[in-house]
Amino acid sequence: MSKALVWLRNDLRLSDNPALVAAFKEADDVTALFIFETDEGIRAPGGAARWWFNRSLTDLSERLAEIGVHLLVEEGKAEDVLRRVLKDVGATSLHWNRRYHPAERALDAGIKERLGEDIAVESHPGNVLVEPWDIATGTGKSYSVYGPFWKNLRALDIAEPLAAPKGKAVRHKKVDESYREPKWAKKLAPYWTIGETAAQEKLAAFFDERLTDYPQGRDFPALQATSHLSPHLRHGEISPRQIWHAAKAFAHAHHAETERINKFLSELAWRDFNYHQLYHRDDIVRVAMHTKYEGMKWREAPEQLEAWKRGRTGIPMVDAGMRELWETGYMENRVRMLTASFLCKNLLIDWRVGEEWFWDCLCDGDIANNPGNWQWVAGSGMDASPFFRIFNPVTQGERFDADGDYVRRWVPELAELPDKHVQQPWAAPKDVLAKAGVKIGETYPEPIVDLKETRFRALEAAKAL
DNA sequence: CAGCAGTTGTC
DNA sequence: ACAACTGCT
Repeated sequence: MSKALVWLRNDLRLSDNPALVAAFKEADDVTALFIFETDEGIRAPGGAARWWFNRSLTDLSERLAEIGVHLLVEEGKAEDVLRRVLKDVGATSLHWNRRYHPAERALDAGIKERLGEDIAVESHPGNVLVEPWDIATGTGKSYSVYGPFWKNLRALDIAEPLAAPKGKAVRHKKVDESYREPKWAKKLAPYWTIGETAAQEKLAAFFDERLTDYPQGRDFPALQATSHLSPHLRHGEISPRQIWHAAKAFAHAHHAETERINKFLSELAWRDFNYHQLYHRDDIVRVAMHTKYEGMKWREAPEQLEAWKRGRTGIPMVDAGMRELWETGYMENRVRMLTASFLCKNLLIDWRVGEEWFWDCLCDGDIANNPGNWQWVAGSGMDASPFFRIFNPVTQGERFDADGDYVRRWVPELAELPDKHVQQPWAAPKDVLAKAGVKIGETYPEPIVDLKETRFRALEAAKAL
């Protein structure tokens, strides 16, 4: 009886899981393994993601048992754990779906080479729409501009998702949840339903209920018009190909929605674009893609950084976003841009510092998207926003949260202020503040920086590059 | 080689 | 205007 092992990483699903399908094709007995990796250079998931992993693995182990697969959860150096489990299980083949960070690729390649001397080791494509080396410019180079990348990608035949394998149920063994998750992450629970089934339901609900508002609504954080699929994607509870083909099918059935679907898919393609950069550039988590940004004179400002993290900057939109992040493990794109811009430009703090905070707090903290988007905001990314494009969080608030619903939801101490003043309470007349029960500097902080001055300072710093 | 386009802004 | 780029076909 042949036995196969599937090493799961960011692909916690039964359907459209090429590694799982390959293992079923080749063996009568399949075991799955998740490793909380301690290898040097492998970026450990952030706190919120660890919390998510724990719950997702619990769900996954029950579902895998239904098709005859035991899920083991271990902690340690990947190769050590794999060798031990392969021996315990008696597996003669090993399968995984590829990952793309330089350190991950190096580790996986080494394991493949060494274990491959004794058993069959096979890697599969399953976590991006197109493998990063399968899409290139006319001259065979990797893309650094999103537009042409998208133009090329959208015309490709994206592989159809695979069905979940079928098997005879085995008794479910409870997952070992011994690996760490931070205490604070418990508070995320009310906001999320975790697992493959929930992800599929959320996708369907997005098309049915939110798509109409999506292209414009995605900029208005109070509307919650986005799909909120990102944490599911990050853990692979749903695959990008599944999203792609479900969206195509929906557009086929509802022709009037084609344009909105295409907008949605172009956002999904940004994920592939970021993976394209992750694969082709130096470590985008640590290294500015436009290397001149390595010369930027970033400030050290621990108190201001702390105020940013805690949502105590005195700028309502920034504080609302940072508090939503801390409370729910999520922010919508517009708010991510404006809070990130505030850190990199108004506070002139290194994007890596902000990236790390998001990495820890976001349920969707993704190895390509998070650094890719931070670099985009900072100006150092491929196809990034020019550095002089500096968000004004007050203007952004007035444009995208005009009636202050979003600010009121997350900064309740400003809830009683009239719409007109909720985005810049420090400028409100005294009697208005008194009536709303707001005391600047007491019930709500004074702005920690002057937006105009710090905008100018950022422009000067960029000119010096 | 020429032409064209380029996510998200602000004053 | 910022600042006239560059990437891509």
